[in-house]
Amino acid sequence: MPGLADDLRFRGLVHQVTDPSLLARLDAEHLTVYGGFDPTSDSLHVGNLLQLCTLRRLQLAGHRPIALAGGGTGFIGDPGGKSEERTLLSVDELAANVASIRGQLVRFLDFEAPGDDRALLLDNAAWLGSLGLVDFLRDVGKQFTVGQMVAKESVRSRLDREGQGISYTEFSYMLLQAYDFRHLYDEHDCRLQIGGSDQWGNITMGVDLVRRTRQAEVWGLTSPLVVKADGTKFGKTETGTVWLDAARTSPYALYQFFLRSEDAVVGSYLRFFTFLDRDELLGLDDALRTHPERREAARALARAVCALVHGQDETTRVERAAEALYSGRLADLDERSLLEVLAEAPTTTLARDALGRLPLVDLLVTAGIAPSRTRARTTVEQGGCYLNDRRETDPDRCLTEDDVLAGRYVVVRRGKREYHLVELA
RNA sequence: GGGUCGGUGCCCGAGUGGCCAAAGGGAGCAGACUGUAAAUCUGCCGGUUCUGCCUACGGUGGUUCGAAUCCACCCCGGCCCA
Repeated sequence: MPGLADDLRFRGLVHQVTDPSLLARLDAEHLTVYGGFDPTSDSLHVGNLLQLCTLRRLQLAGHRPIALAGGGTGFIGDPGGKSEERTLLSVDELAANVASIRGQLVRFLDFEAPGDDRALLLDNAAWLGSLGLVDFLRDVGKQFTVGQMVAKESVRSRLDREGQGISYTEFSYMLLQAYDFRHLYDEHDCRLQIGGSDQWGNITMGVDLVRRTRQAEVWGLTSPLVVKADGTKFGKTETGTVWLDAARTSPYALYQFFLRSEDAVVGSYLRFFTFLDRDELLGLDDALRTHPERREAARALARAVCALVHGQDETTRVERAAEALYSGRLADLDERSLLEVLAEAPTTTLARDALGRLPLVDLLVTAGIAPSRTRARTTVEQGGCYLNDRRETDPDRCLTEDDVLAGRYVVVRRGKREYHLVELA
């Protein structure tokens, strides 16, 4: 445990704490800590990464982490961060999501550890589901005034926004989260809740509730919001959310996502999402400063995160593929290497008689590379379409025998890095 | 329940009878420059069998030669009142 506080501070993971004594305490005594996850999907995404890593850090330092799936609160929806009222999910959907997320958490937390640092996975549906409204209002609702609830940033932002409102349901969310904290305190002696800075308001509600109704001191710790260099939300790309589920976001795509991080944020991402030690981090800072074009820091980041999420073997594979794509002549690769390199790329199978009669525009559409023929056409005309790494600017040109690699493959690329493999049956 | 303001393309937001597939901004896509970075610049940015046609301005119906724009009803939201 000693050194944990320093490490958290060095990494810039401490945004706010409910009490300054907490950090010293983290170094001195064993605590049970919880962080919540919204099961609004069946997979976690890179937006959950910081929370996951922080819990892992705490566990590695000897504390017991509790990953709390919000099967019950997910039923309600957290007003924070959301610009509008959330669509409610069904019980079945939520339960299925929680089950699926379970499988991802084991990569970060050790649920088998023998000691008091063994991680727990709980679902608040277990206790919120059977919570009676009247009891809840008497017991919890009574502890808070509407004034302080309305004053919370998460509520304020929704109220201030013209054309938006907040339903009573979402307004109640913070009380449920407070209840969670107290429940975990009662049942598991959980005394710390961590979360993103947007969770501050919810966390302090829990701290207050435990203090008032249990006369006990518990704490909250928030991490800074992870943002991109331009200050916008981290974790979304043009294509959408970057998932931790390999079926949704390929390991290759995940690796590339981190590899392409802006210089301005690599340093902090390395601190947030990797378990490299202080010297390694400072070394990478230095590498970035003196030889940015080598992109050592970004590579280390991509490698570390990919390995954490998908394992070392996948990472090695993915790195080899990236190397081949960005350095080599595709046409020189033999079939095996070609497939290896493009294993992560979307693949489309085409009938062989397409040769000579399938115009580029249609190829792009059938392969799902372009959303419509119009878009396909402009992409090609603007010089954004490549066949086997050679630019093609005639949208009506047809595939020919000469375009075929290794007897049956055509590599179609859109833009700088959007690869697709077309296979002739 | 009453009053009032509003619901426009991925988002924000102009438009208030024809010149509107709809200004402007953002996002996105492509290109140039680079380091698979950032910034900057350029082009594109509903669909299509493309000087046309189809779909689109909350929904339905109506007025009109013609509607995102006018009318009626309905649905949804904000604010104020009860």
